[in-house]
Amino acid sequence: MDQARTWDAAKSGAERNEPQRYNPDEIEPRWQARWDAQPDLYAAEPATCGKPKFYCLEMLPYPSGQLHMGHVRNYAIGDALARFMRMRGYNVLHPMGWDAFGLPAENAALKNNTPPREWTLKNIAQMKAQMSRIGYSYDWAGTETTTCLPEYYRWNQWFFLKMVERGLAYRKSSKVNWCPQCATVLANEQVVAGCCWRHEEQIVEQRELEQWFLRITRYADELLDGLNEMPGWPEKVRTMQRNWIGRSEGAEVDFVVAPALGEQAGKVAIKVFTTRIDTIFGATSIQLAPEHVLVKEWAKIDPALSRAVASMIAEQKAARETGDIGNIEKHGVATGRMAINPFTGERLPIWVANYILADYGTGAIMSVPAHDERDFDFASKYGLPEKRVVAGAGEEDAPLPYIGEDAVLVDSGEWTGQSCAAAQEKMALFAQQRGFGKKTTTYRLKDWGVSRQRYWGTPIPMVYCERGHEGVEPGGVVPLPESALPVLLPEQVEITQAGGSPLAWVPEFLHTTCPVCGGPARRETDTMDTFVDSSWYFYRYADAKNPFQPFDPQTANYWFPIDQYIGGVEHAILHLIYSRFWTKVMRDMGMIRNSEPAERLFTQGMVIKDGAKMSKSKGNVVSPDDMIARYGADATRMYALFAAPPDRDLEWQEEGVAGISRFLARVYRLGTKYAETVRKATGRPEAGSETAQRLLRSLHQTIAKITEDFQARWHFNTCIAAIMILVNEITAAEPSLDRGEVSSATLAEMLRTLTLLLAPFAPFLAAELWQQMGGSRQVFAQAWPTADAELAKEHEIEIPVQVNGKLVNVIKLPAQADEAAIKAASLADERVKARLADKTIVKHLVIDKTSGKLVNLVVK
RNA sequence: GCCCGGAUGGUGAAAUCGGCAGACACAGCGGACUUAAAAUCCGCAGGCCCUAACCGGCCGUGGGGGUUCAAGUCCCCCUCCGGGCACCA
Repeated sequence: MDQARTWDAAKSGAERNEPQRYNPDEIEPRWQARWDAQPDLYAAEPATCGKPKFYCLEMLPYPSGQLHMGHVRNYAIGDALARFMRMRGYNVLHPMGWDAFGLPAENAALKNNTPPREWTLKNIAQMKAQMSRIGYSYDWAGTETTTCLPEYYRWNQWFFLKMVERGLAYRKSSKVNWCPQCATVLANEQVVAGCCWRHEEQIVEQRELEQWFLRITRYADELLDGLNEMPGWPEKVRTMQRNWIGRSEGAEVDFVVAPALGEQAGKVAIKVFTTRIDTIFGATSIQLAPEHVLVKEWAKIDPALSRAVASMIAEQKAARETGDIGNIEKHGVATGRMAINPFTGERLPIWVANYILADYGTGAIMSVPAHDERDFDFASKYGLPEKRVVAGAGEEDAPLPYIGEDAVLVDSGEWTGQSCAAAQEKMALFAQQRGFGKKTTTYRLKDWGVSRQRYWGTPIPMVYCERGHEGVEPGGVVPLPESALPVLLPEQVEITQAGGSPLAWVPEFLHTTCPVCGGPARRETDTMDTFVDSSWYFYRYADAKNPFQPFDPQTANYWFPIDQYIGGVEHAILHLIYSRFWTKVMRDMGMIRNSEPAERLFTQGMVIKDGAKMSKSKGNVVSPDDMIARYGADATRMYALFAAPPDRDLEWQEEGVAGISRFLARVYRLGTKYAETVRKATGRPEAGSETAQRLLRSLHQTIAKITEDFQARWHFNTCIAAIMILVNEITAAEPSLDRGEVSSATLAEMLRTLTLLLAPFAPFLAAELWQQMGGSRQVFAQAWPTADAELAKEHEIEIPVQVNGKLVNVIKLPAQADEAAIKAASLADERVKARLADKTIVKHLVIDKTSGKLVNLVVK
């Protein structure tokens, strides 16, 4: 405990008659108890309420058990917005829930022998208590959603069955990312620089496994094109998603392999993918990925090739695992086989090269050294020829490789003279007509692997029929009927770190009957990726208690799209791309009308300390509980909004929190000092005295400023600065107030409005002052104040006068002074005169903008 | 390599449409109150120069150029920092 607090407590006890000492430890829990007793306090109204709707959403937390400062900031932003919009007359939906499945619960189970469910629910209770202590205005009663409970995850299963029906969920064996520490598969999105997203030091291995996939690639084009029509999303996020989807348009062309002795002619063709079919006359070799099927075949009968290929595969694997795939030295080996260029009839040698990736495009390329840098490097190394087939105007002899596309074809048969762009179209079409190719598009985006070999997740509602039945082979996969849902996750399961799902060791779970033939069946023992849970939770919020369906479509259509989504940029790809995918699937199922989940997205900056992200290993973690204990929830959350604009990183400085706390104490002293006067005040505010006029003017300027900064700019830091300025002015006017120079009605207007302005940022203090000042109902249910432009108007304005663009003096004039008067006054100013001596005036500019006036004298 | 951000006092930042750079705070310094300290209140505070002090002058928003009566803000070039993608054919 710091000294200040100890002293404070002692003194406030000794001086019980001095009510103006700010003590958040007393005020905040008192209001918290009141609010907690009404779980529907912040409930949204029905669609029929007639107000415009506003869906304010913050990303749901993983229930680790402890809120961190990033949460506090994220939720302080959302809460200020929700409170503001409520006061502005909107019907606000402000929900909260728990992303409650996931690996940490299993790790905790291993460590302390606590069942994951118990551990998770305990953490939720803890974090909910923290949130309540901070005073966030969530509609707990109406929206709270916990993804690890069957009431929620049964709908994951339901969606999964719908996706199976629609061909959007399928099973295949594939090479997958495997994290040995998680002992499970990772989605591509969960691999960062070759390492696990949860274990930054752990290199991800590649394993071959049977997995469930969701066909997100079916929506690749829509996911990509939609980004162009999302002005409410940050450009950064849209760019990241564009890169991630990685669409590249080009063509596939078949190069027939020249038959070896004893082989039939024209039997085997190599499909290459190229974005530059216009350069095909310049192809001088074909390059295959080491894992290409043909390579495997040829390697069988060619031990030397086999060895070379094996070492390349090992090399690629190692490079991929360390994230160095882009830096490995290019090399390759000739197979001795030839392929025929369908455009020229030329025979090209077929090579295997370590820079060709099996999982992109077709795993085969045509190598055009003259017009591709990588091919050029490779060809130079092995003495393969370069053949120029493209040249820019006046650049016929430009050095190779020549990459430009604003050029025309040369030495390309009948295509010679065509522009690259035209040739790309026409040559692809030609290939298609002749049956040896077509236009095609490839994506970096892969289907979403959702199987996890873990216990603490949603069971996948599929079984394997052991005997088989009509249309299903023995061991074949059968979807469960909807009536079999939910497939409950068994409790009392022993968690092991070994590979494979722990569910496979639970006989009661594993063994079941086939829903079609009634014969014995085994359940799928993998569970779903937790990103499934978070892909649609915000729809459930709109109708969280619905026992019959994931949500009522009509209700969802009222609330969606989300008006404002707020969260960290670290979810720019994973969660935000899956959510968009899920929304489109639900739209196609006819459940909703919107194609995108959120109208606007805001990504707040990180909370840092000593210039680095807070982390246990760096020892720079600031605990929210600690801050609240020292300075109160109001000061803590207000500092999180004041110290930086919300999109920037925020450096946590405890002295700053103390500063906000001092400010709140000043407000409290001011409010309580005049509370009785305010309570008893009657009549209308009036600008009787000069002080009253000045105060009212400041008040209305402040209302205008805060309203504007809040809704148009999201600059909460300047909103709070404006409140501070107002408080400073009222404090400075205290002698006047005490002399009775301002009517009690005017004073009441000042202090009540100040309280309303403070309400979105410091809800506890605002509630307390509002009550002490005799306000009716709760402060957050009040209407947001409106600025009176007339009262806000300045009577006298200050006009800076510049000479040659340099400030010389500031003159004061009545607000209505016209241009002639301003010119005259500026020339009459002594300091200006001094500057003008022996000079000629070239121009005498009077600038008049809404932001203010300015004079500039241009002299020679 | 490509793409997206960012750089302003000792610190966090402000300047919304091209118009007084540094609002509002933090830290600091000086003063009042106090036996003392804390708290609170009042004041000072970008840098340099001139001055005993005032008065005053010059410079200043990562660097260089440009447009303009006027540039932190617009244009061109560059540096550094953060983030994303990357032998993606």
